[in-house]
Amino acid sequence: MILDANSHIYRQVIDDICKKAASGQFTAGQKLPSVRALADLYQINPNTAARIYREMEASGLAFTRKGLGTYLCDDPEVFGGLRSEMAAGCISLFVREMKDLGYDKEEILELVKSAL
Amino acid sequence: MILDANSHIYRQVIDDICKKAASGQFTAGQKLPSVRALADLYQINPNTAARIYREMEASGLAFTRKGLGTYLCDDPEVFGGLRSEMAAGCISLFVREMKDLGYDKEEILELVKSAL
Amino acid sequence: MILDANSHIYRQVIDDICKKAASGQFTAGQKLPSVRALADLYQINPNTAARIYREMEASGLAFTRKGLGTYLCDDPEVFGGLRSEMAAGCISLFVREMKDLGYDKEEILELVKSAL
Amino acid sequence: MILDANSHIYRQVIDDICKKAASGQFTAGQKLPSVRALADLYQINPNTAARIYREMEASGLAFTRKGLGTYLCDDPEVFGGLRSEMAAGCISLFVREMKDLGYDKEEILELVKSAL
DNA sequence: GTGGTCTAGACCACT
DNA sequence: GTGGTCTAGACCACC
Repeated sequence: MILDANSHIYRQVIDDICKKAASGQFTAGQKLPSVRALADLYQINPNTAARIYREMEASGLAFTRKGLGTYLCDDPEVFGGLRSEMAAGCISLFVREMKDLGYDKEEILELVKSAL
Repeated sequence: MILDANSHIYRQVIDDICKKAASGQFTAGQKLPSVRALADLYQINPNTAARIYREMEASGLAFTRKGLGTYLCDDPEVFGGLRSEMAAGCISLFVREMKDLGYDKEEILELVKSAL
Repeated sequence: MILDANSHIYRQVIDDICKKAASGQFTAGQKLPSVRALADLYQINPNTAARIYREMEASGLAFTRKGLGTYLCDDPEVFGGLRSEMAAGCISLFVREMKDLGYDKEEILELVKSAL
Repeated sequence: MILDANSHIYRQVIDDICKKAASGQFTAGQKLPSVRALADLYQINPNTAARIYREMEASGLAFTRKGLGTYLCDDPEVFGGLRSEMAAGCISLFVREMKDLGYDKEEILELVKSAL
């Protein structure tokens, strides 16, 4: 089992925003929700929301225009490989968990089929 | 999106122990590892390991025999439906995430197949 | 006149720590005050103190050992040119301000002499 | 070290205006730039410029004639000792900082000379 | 004891 | 309206 010490709120929200960018719900350069709207959207503290944008800016995922708002990075490259990368992580986690619970390949496939 | 406020280390370990009980690796009433062994097993701090048993005891999942150790709850009922329940949660989370990333049913099945 | 939008508390304290490192009061790799001690020392909020170390770590000036404390960067290079650099900034700011107040070279020199 | 909690933009501009009054660039009772001109002069937001005059009026440094503009306080006393006072502050700050950086009297004098 | 995160709410500067 | 900083105090994990 892998303990995830990085599963803090601000990390989870950043991941979610990345997911939205990867899936095309957000497009490169687009305006993100305001700090206060983000806080409302995820039911978190405005301060935590501000930190999310600060970290995204620090890591080049977003940029900020004072008084205007925070925007997703302009460069489409940045979000390019993100989708398949996130999917791969999703799948490997899922398969590992199911095997830990004692399900074999056929059962897993069957259960996924019936869930779709 | 659902923020996982329960993603602390000690919660993750409790979940993992439940998973082991659900999958039959642990059986009702069996002795659990000592606090030290648990700390060693998950590479966590002994303080945190101690807290894990404290919480499990408080929520009725385990009980302690002074000087002997901590044991999983005797009642098989408690861990009865756990396996399929956890699997269902696993699957629905996985499917939701993949759909959020924009994959359709065929793609998901294909990707799971190739991952197995 | 130059407006300094960066003169926030956390910036001022970082500068002060750099000054201490530059002047040899702090040496490369040494332990810094704990977050709480720093808060006490500068009469600031522990949260702000934590941010100071977070920023210093992000910019490579310090590193952190969980449960042990925060330490100045090991590399003496980092604090090498800092002293003369900070002195130059100090002097040019001082001279500019004095000239703005209408003092000429001789007066400035005389005033500095009598202040020493 | 003394943290400068007064380092907001509007405080910095007020200080600069005082410096101009102290150095004789502004004289007691003279008309100050309009809010718009002030914003333009310091490259700040008009809201911030308006606040500057509001604060100066509140602290007796200036007064406003409706429809005419804002004027420096009439009383020459107010700006009397300001020049030498500000110079003294400037110098003592500079000397302290240089000494903190580990420079001795001769070095400081030498550096000031070469900067002039 | 150590640092890190989160919440709550206030003030500042900019559009 | 926008983001940014600061204060206050709580909880978590690690040594």
